[in-house]
Amino acid sequence: MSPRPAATTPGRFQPPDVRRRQILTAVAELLLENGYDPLTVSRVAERAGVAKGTVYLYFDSKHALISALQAEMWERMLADPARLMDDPSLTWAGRLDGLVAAWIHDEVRHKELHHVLFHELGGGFEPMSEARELLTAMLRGGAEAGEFAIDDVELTADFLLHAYLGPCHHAPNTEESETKVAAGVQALFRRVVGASLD
Amino acid sequence: MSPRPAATTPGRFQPPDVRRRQILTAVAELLLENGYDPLTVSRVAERAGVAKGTVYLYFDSKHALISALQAEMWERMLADPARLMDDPSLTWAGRLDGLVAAWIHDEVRHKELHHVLFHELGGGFEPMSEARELLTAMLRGGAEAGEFAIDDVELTADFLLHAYLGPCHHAPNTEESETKVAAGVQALFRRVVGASLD
Amino acid sequence: MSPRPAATTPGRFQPPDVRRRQILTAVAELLLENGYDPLTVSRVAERAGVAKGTVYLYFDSKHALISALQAEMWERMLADPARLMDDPSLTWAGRLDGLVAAWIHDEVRHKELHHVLFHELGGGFEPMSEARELLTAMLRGGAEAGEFAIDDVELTADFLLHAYLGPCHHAPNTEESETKVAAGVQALFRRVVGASLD
Amino acid sequence: MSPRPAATTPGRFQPPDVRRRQILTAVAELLLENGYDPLTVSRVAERAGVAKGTVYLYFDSKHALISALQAEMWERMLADPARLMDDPSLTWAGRLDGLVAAWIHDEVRHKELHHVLFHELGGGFEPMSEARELLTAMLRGGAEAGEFAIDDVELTADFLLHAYLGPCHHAPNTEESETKVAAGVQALFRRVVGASLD
DNA sequence: AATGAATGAGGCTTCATTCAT
DNA sequence: GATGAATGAAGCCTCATTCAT
Repeated sequence: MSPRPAATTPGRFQPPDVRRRQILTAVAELLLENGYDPLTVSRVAERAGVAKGTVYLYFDSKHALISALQAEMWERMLADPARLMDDPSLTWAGRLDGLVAAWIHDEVRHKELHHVLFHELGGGFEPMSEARELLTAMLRGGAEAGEFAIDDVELTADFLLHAYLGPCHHAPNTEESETKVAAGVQALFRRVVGASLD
Repeated sequence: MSPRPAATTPGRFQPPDVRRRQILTAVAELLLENGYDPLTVSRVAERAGVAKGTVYLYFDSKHALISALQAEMWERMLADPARLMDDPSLTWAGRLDGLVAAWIHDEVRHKELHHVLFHELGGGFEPMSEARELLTAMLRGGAEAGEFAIDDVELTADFLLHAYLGPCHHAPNTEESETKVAAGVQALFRRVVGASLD
Repeated sequence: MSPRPAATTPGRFQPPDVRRRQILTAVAELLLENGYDPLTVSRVAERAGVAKGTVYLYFDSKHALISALQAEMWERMLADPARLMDDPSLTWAGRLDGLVAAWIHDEVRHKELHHVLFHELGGGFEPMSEARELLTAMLRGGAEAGEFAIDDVELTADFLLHAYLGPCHHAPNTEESETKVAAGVQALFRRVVGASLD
Repeated sequence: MSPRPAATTPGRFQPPDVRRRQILTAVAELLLENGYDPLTVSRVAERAGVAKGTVYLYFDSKHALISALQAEMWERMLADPARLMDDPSLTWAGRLDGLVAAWIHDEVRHKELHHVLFHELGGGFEPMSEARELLTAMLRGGAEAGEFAIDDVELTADFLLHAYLGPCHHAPNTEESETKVAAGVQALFRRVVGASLD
């Protein structure tokens, strides 16, 4: 009687990675729109265009949705910058500039999502120590090479690890503002590490 | 003024301000112990030693409990440091040092609660602009007085407003560590603002 | 606009034991009508005339509802018959008759509920060993007094503990049929324990 | 008749009866291991080594799986014992002994599965009336032949139909304990039916 | 014949809030 | 002012069943 949904209902039987992405995208969108509290699996499913049960085919629990997004963010923040350490053409200050540029690039684009994922939500902070290690390694390298003048590497790393976030908060998501913020923050980083002026 | 009536049944018929404090203390304790998620009005009432309904006599909603705590924290962070601006015996660098010392004092002691109140929980950030204004005023004052060399006051303020939090996170809640962190952060602040060495 | 429920909504603010009973009665009714599978906390609440949440004020979980009913049934089955052991005016055969009468009385009245509670549902069988102990004590007492001739007390107890249930299943819930079944089962019990004829 | 085709991929493209058996065996195993509640069609399929949809090719619903197992059990319990009625070399007491031996053999071996199938799960009891008829016929035959002294055949049949289950519950699944239980129960059955001593 | 991704109804439980006492 | 029993909306998750391939 009532017509069945057409055999080619858009989106049925997507490859697994496509479904996964649909769902994670839905989660990210909803987090950005409303924050964590009103996030429900029902709404995620609706936004992703799948049934509630389908979400659970791809993720073990609501929490797993968040964890997956967090993992992706850290991946983005750590993969590229880590290569800076191996580039012999760069000075230590150049590496630090590169790190700042990369992080600010990410943060300006995803600041609201970052905020929800790493502040509004607990947990998932283990990989932050990886970011801290990367920065620490850079500071120590520059100090040992005589490029930087740092009293306390650990404290300075903690300081910088938070500092760059501030200027990103008010920056609109445009290339121009990103460039401006990056330049400003790079300069401040250099001051903090006592980089010899160039 | 009027002597408080001796409490016959301990805790029953407390004056309003005492009840309010009991309840907020209970909220803070529970937030510190378990974070926001398991916080329920029932548990708050139980910890405060009052009935659930009583909580609603003093606060409009669960959210109002959080807001009240947030307000108190900002009050603590802003009241004393604001006086630094009016102390004529201080240099601008001295004022900045004082601000750092006060904020770190607060943060080291209450970092877990701060984390829950301002990160795990959204909202309540409006008063942060007050802190930002205070810091901005200090930077501008120092710059105009020739003590500081700052390119972009706004950006630098945002930078510093976040930076000092990092070193607090790993600092144990002892006077010794607080002193050490404060000294380190004050030094970094001076570098950032380009304070003339003393 | 819409009229509030009258202040004297029937049943609001019942004493705790009354509420408890309302809820357990609802559970028993629903179990009898439909068995365990379609039993839902929603339906229990509806039948009891309370809100779903109220059920959880009195019972920790759905399972606790069942356990409470089971406990009541065992209480009924064990409390009175235990007194038979202490009545010096009875022969051992008389005690056995009394036990059969009591259990059949219970079973005829509650056979459907018993079935659901003790068969359709697992668990809650620990108190059955109490019933077994009572029966075993009776058999051993009669045997030692020379009234019964029993080869294997344990096996005979297990045998009888199940046997009496069979005739109850087809018996309608009337006093007449109960009397008839009881008489028949008592006679069979006496045969099984080899009671000397009277 | 025709030789089965060698299975190239083990388990794929099995003849229908083999598939059916694989699935029912999986159901029985899972019921024994965990009882009914955690039984899901997914787990059945997994255990049977087929896809979920395949289960539905052989059985209409989850319930049909249970019914099929129940039918098999009744088949086992009724087929062989029915032949006892036609064996002219047996006395009625001998036939009753044979019935007890057969049922206890089955029950000791499968008591857990029986419990799940006939108690934890409702329904499927219609064939029990067949068992009841067989037993009733035996009692009536013995009574008419003057071997048994029974007051109420129906009631006695119901009594015995449940009685033999009790002693099986604690019996370990060994030949020795089965023999012992069978002997004990046979003796009690004879008492109940008032069999003339041999 | 076989697969397994997808569905969606429905279950249990929690908890902010109300209100009669 | 204080209480706490009662409410009921809403959330997370499971699983029998379907159907395009």
